[in-house]
Amino acid sequence: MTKSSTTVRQRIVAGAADMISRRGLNATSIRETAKHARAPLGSTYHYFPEGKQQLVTEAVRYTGAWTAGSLRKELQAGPVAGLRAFLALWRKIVVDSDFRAGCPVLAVSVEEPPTDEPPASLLAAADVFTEWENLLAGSLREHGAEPRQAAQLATLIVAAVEGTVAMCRAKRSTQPLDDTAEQLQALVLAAIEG
Amino acid sequence: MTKSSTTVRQRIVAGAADMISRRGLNATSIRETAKHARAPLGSTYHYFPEGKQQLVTEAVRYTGAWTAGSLRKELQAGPVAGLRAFLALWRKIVVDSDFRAGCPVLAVSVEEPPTDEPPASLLAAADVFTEWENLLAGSLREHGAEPRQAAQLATLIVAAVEGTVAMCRAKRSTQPLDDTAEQLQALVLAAIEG
DNA sequence: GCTATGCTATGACGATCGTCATAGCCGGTG
DNA sequence: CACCGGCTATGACGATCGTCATAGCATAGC
Repeated sequence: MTKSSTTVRQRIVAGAADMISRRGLNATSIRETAKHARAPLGSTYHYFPEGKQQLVTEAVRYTGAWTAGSLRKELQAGPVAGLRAFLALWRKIVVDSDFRAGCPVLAVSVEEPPTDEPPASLLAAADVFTEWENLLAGSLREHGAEPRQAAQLATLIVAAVEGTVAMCRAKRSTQPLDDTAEQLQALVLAAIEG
Repeated sequence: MTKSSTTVRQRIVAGAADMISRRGLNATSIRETAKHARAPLGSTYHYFPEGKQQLVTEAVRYTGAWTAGSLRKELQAGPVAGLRAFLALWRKIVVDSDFRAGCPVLAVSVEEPPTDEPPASLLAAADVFTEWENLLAGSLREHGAEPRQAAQLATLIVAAVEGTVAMCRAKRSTQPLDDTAEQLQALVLAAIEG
């Protein structure tokens, strides 16, 4: 495995995550992800032998890990700073894309395959959500929040942000994000002071 | 227009909303919506001459109106009762479908078409979200909440519920919904008492 | 220089998609 | 009874999908 091949692989994964965040899972084709990464179609099945399912799963995990890393770093300055960074991160994605992009993890979560068992990509999405919640809940506990309150508030934050990003896209406005930002910030402040 | 034809039309719209809430927008084909409603494929383009776009838009509005009607009724018993009914409504959909169904309005909001201008279905989704927010905000104001606080909290509620439903699907658990329910209920109580 | 290995290039397969055209049925009107 | 308009039935169209097979290239080790 040469160094450039690793780059091509990462470009495909990152591009797939971006395309899924814009058009959704089913409207993102293997052909277009390859074209977007300037890679031949055949290479896709060289790097991802298990096909689209594998690529989607890696795209979800890639987004999850990248966001978790940013969140972990910003949480070092406290829960409020972490929340603000988390909100700013998604706000930038929505604004920079002119309300065309959202969260690929959410997109994967709302499109179910016809199979009975949940696919690997959906399990990855659940793991990503849980990881984000755990980071937030841990920081809240470290700053004095009750464990139960910390866990519930962390879930509310992740859910609200995901939902708000989708609402911003539909409304073509950042107003929902600004509204929930203010509400969530007050909540976090109350939780770590009570 | 006979009476039975209206019923067929409504069956197609309601079925499309259900399928979109499960598989997403792009994985819901006109053929399968027709089959699901036991209607011939040709009839679909008789009832919806503008094609899939029209059917999807009507499915979004159908879900929005149905939910708004339920919400309006339950809000007569106050904001807390309305919130609980709103949460119970989505909880029932998630549980009854064995974590396979979610909100079709959210599904439409996260799948963008390749066109420049937002399609009618996305505008309908934005209207639905706004309608739900207005209902909640109005009830909050009537019970003593500050107008600004009422509007922000209403946005948070809608966004959190939409996000939480998606998280419940991914995690195959109602835990997120129960967590946010408790948090939101406390918030509403504080808003109408402060 | 030769060969093995990793990646590219190309094209095909069956399936399904949205859309549309056209012909037939069927009940109510005159 | 004839007729006509709403609805059904059927089949086709071009396009695109995921997937795969195979042949070509290029580079690194011997």
